[in-house]
Amino acid sequence: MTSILKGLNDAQKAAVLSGASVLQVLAPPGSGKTKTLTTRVAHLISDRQLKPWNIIVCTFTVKAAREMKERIRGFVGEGLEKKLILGTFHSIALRYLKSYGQLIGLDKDFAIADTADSKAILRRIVKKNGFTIEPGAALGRISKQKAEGIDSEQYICSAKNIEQREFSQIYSEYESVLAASKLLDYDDLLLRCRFLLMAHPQCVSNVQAVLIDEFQDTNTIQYDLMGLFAQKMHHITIVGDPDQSIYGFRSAEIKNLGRMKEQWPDTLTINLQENYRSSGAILHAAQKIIEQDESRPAKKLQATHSLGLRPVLRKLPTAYAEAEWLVTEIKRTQALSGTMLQPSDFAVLLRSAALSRPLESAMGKAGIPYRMVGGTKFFDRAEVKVLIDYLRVVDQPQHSEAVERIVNVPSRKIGDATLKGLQEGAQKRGVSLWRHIVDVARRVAPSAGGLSSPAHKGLSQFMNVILSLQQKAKSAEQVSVVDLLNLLIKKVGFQDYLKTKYGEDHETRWTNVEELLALAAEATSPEKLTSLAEEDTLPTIEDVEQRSQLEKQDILSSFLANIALTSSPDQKAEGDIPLQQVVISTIHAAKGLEWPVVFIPACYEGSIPHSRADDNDEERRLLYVGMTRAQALLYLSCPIKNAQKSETTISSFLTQSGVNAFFENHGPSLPRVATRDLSVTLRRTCPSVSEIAESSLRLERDEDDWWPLDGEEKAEERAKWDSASTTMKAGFVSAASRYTEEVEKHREEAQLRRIESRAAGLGKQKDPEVKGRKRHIEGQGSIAGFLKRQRSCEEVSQASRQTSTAEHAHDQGDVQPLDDITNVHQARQSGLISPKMPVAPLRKMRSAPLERPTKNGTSTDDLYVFLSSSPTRLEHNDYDRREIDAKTHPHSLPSLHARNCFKPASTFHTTSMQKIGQPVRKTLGVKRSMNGWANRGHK
DNA sequence: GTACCGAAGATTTTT
DNA sequence: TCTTCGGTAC
Repeated sequence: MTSILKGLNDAQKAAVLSGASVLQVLAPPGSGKTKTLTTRVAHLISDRQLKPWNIIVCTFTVKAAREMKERIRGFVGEGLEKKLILGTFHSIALRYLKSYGQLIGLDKDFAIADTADSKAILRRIVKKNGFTIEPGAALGRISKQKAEGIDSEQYICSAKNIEQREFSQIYSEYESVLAASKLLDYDDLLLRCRFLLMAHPQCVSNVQAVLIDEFQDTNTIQYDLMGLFAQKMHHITIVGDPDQSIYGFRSAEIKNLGRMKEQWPDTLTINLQENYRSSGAILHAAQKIIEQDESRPAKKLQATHSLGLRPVLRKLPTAYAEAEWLVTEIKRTQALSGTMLQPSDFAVLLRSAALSRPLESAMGKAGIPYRMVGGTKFFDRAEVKVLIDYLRVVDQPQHSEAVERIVNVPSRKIGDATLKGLQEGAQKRGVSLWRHIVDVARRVAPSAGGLSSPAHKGLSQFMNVILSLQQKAKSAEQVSVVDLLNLLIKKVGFQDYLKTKYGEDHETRWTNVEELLALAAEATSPEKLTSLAEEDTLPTIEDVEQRSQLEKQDILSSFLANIALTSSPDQKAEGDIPLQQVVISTIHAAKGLEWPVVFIPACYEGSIPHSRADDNDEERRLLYVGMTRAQALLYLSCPIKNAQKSETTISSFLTQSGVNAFFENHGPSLPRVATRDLSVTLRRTCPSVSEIAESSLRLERDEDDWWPLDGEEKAEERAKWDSASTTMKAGFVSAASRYTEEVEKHREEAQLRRIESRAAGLGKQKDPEVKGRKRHIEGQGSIAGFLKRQRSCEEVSQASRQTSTAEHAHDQGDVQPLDDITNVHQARQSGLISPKMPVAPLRKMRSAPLERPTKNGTSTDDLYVFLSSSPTRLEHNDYDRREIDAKTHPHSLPSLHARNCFKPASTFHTTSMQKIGQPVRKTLGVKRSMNGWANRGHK
């Protein structure tokens, strides 16, 4: 009993062990929400003897469901966790409908309409009636009605004005099209399930406990479902956080928390308050943002980590510069942390997926492996979607939307007019589009206005493809989705089609097809099917007839249903090599996750808060959710000009008074003390001085001082872009000219500082927006100083003592003229630097004043290198090298990865993403658009 | 009527 | 970058 409680704090323990029948756990970011919920499940099973198959656990995203399952498996052991009824609301609803749908007259062979289907249906309805509403908007509105439980007939009754009557017509026509195609849309899954459970409570008579994750995201129907699942025992546990409610657009009702208390007055509420994820400084900043919402009840959030480094709010000239800056910051922090940070420790979180473009090209160019989460879904890519649509038609020919999309792909001389004629003909005869096509092709039914002979031929071809696939699907002993796909690809000449349609790009497209094949193979492998059958099967309940699960021909339809409900395939590491990739994700998709370093770019009005959003508070919560994903380092940034080159205004959430005090205006210096602090926050081993030295070797600059702090374009940069000849990263110049530049710079800076320090007086903080030398970063030692100042209340560790030494030395260093710093040996002789101190070991020319020595340095004299002619190249091709090393020394991988990612951009000019990407599954979720940046210069 | 071409416009968030 | 639209050739 005690073993599962290990590592939980008192509040978490109370939540896990609570005997309350209805329990609310309010859990702010990083407070161990999932841990608490999973532990409670384990507790219910092992201590309270509940059977797993009588427990329902609901999540909102597939990812969360997966993670939950993983964690529970760790507790209750392999096998048992599969018996839980665990999944997203939608997938659980689907399970019930598949098993008991017949009780409410639902045919077994329904399929799920995805967004594309719904929009296509609506587009047709709108067009047919000559309405003007946008299909997407209509869908949103319908979804909203459905989420509130208002069906089309109810809506008609309440429709008052013309506009509403118009919409009610669209709504009801939409419903009848769905019915004719035997389709349920996402909302229908929930609605029908609610109907089923209301009418037939015996279906859930076995359920002893219901647990809901992210409860703040439930809509009305989901709330009802929760109650219905638990209608026998009323044993409900929810975890949630009103501050993280970001699905209002999906009709999530924060009010459900209150509603729950009303419905079950003895609801017990437990507040988790301790944050185990983020550093104090990050937490304070996030708190500052969320507190701008005045309607929100004050809430405590206790940091358990030290203060750490202050988050960054950085201004940059353009979205492209922002992307480049972001990449250099990744490289810089990675190097200065001595490879303690791996690519997978970084995440870039976006308000909208479309913002990823500049980032992807910058990362591609810099050779940073990345993975895009969200955005265009794998299954939504044109080439994949076509194949999926074929399968859907094979599985369910009534699916007219799918038929419509593929009937002329590849081109079969069936154009808009022919298609329209066919649709009308089908409607007139009251049969499905597919049925009509078959009859027309066989000349059983007349086609409207006759059919041109090429069109007729094309139609027959199409029919034959589908028919032969159907035949194969039915005849084969064991239906193999892979075989079906292969046959399909062959029959329609899909590879040739891709070649003609996409030209040079066709290889990438084909890789996606191969990916789909691999995916299908995996998803329908015998082992997977067995475990799927096990997981998807609901427990048998006496006296309730259950439809048999997963018959032979159901493999295809369950494969398709899974696709509709997951939208992106499993991301698994291949073998024992973990995915070492920077994650680019939408904030929404990042919910519940955490990373050591988080970037949130494009923090401007119109992006966050989004121009289309109608709830500003939700947008603020979104920013809050994004910020609280960060463990140790958090960067917000804002380009002064967005990707469309129009001026931006920095997000209103970040311009409120007092906010600035929580942010640094440039990336942190990373002296060793800071690195040590990071290692503590991340619970990792602090890298040694020599590790840092080695990893910093190829770093161009070790401070975030390349772009001016006010976001203005650099003068020389502008010039380069104007000439349009440079695609190379600015700053890549010969050692000689670089030297001159640096000398010049240091001279100016040193002089400026002397003047300023005289003018400003001792110790007084200077105005950061100094005119003139924009590039100069104010207060290089400020992080260290900040640490010292803020941590005084905390235990004074060795680290903070060092901080003060470092800071002290730094203050002196700031006014050192260049000559004193460049010639180390001289400085050393003069007694300024002790011979044992690791002054900038192994670094090239520095752009910033030298790091001051620390007392316990251990490096030797040979480590000093001040100017190297050019970035050192590795002897072998990196790719090969990595392959070899990965095989022979799997454990040395981290540093190798890091090294690979730290090569200067120049050596990557001829390297493509394929080479640096992951060994297998190269394309999954990774857009490989490498030319975005290159195109820029030619404009 | 269909295919193809170039130009112009649009791009929230998820199941 | 991807999609849609309008015009033109077959």
